[in-house]
Amino acid sequence: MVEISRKQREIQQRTREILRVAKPILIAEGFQALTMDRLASRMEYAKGTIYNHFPNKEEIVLALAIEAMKLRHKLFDQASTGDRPARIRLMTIGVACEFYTQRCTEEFQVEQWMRNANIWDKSSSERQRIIRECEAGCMQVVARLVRESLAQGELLALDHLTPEEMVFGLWAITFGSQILTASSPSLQALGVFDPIRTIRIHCCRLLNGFGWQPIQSEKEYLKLVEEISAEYFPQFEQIQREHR
Amino acid sequence: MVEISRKQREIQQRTREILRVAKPILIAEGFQALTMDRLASRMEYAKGTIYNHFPNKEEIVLALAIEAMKLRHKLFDQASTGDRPARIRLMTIGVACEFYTQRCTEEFQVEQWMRNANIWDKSSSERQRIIRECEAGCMQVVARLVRESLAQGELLALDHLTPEEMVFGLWAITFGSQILTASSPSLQALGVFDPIRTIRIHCCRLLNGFGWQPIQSEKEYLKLVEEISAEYFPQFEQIQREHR
DNA sequence: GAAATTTCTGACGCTGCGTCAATAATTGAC
DNA sequence: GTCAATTATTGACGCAGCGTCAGAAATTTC
Repeated sequence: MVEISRKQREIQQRTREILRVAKPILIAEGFQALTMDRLASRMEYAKGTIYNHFPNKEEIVLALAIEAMKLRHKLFDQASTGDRPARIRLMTIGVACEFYTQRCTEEFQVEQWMRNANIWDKSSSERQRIIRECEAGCMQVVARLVRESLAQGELLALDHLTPEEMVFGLWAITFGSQILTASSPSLQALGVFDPIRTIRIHCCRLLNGFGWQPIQSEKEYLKLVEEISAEYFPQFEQIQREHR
Repeated sequence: MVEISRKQREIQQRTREILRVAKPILIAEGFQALTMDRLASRMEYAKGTIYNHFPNKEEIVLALAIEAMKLRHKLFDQASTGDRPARIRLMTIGVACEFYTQRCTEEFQVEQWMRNANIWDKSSSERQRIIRECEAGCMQVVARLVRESLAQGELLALDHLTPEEMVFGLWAITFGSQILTASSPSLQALGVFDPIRTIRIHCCRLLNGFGWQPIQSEKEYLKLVEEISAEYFPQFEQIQREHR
């Protein structure tokens, strides 16, 4: 049925349109500024129409978050390919993370809102499931590198951890530092002057603590991160552009 | 003026009473269930009276968070004293963190609510300041151990990090893992079976990565954590009791 | 014991969510 | 091309909850 699919395309189109309008409001003014009335009047549609697309405000945030996490996933995928040693590709994922946080600030912010208990709890389990899937997808990209590294002997057997638990530590430290950086306006005042470089160093030391080859020196590590950063930046930007 | 101070004591008393009533609502049913009307009717006071104590709902959460963070600070203080090597005392703070997350679940939850941007932004800068102070206090307890360790030679000079930046990594990894554990209902499904033990191991490896003496083996580390746990548990419980 | 002051009260105005009966647009059978 | 049936859109409405403030009640002061 050509007609039905045209209609459906129109509807999908409008769903995207709603998200396009909602996003800057959420980013610039926060969740409480994102009211259905406001959204409706900006869209030149009635409120009821918006409710045909999303059962509530919260669901709009989750829909935005799904988009955001898909972008994250793509960046991770891009970063994890290639034929360099796994540890180098792992570092590239770290760089992708930094890129995401710093250059895809809107998506990063949306992810923060998504983790808000008020918002999460009011959303449909369907969208929650999709988000968890994205999360698992990102996890798997990294866990695959760990498995590969174990197989290659770059990393010694983790007697006490699953590969996913190995990843969990890295996830926790990057995620934790990003939240703290975002929510603590005065890290400077606490004596933390360069959180990004700090976390780079900690990741290096952590991986060294696991005896992960082939990097030993912190200096070498930091230099490599810079090189990877420069090399991948255009690719990441390309992915970001395509994502629109 | 005895009279004035009696009056003032009564008012302070009621402020505490409001917090006492508000806390279980927030914990059990979340922020949106914490309505001023409900609070007022449970207290058998009118809404206006509550507004004499707190300018808005959000401020109540921050007041609860201040209490929570004071408890955290006390636990950290307790953990950091004694004459064992700094790394052991650092591990004890780690144990205190675990205790806080697991045994002071209400306080831990309140801290989560406090980090909610909606809530934080609507609160007075005065209470925000106090919270940042508590945060800084906790940071300092740990940073002091780092400084001490450097002085003792247990830890080699950190050419590229301030002591606070050294702490930031530990903070990020424990904080990050706690948030992920709390907000990801399906860590299990992701392949993370024992997040607590996982993070213990990561902390050990991280500190080893920094060459922090005197622990080398992971097994020894995990055993020590268990011992410290058992030893400090009663003290922590005592502090928790006194905190009411 | 009465005036002055402080404290308490809850009805009120307002905002914003989500609904649904009424209205408009689209479709497809003839 | 027409019209009944179906589908989509609309915005007024009911409701909940925030924060206010004019007046009532209690307390203090003289």
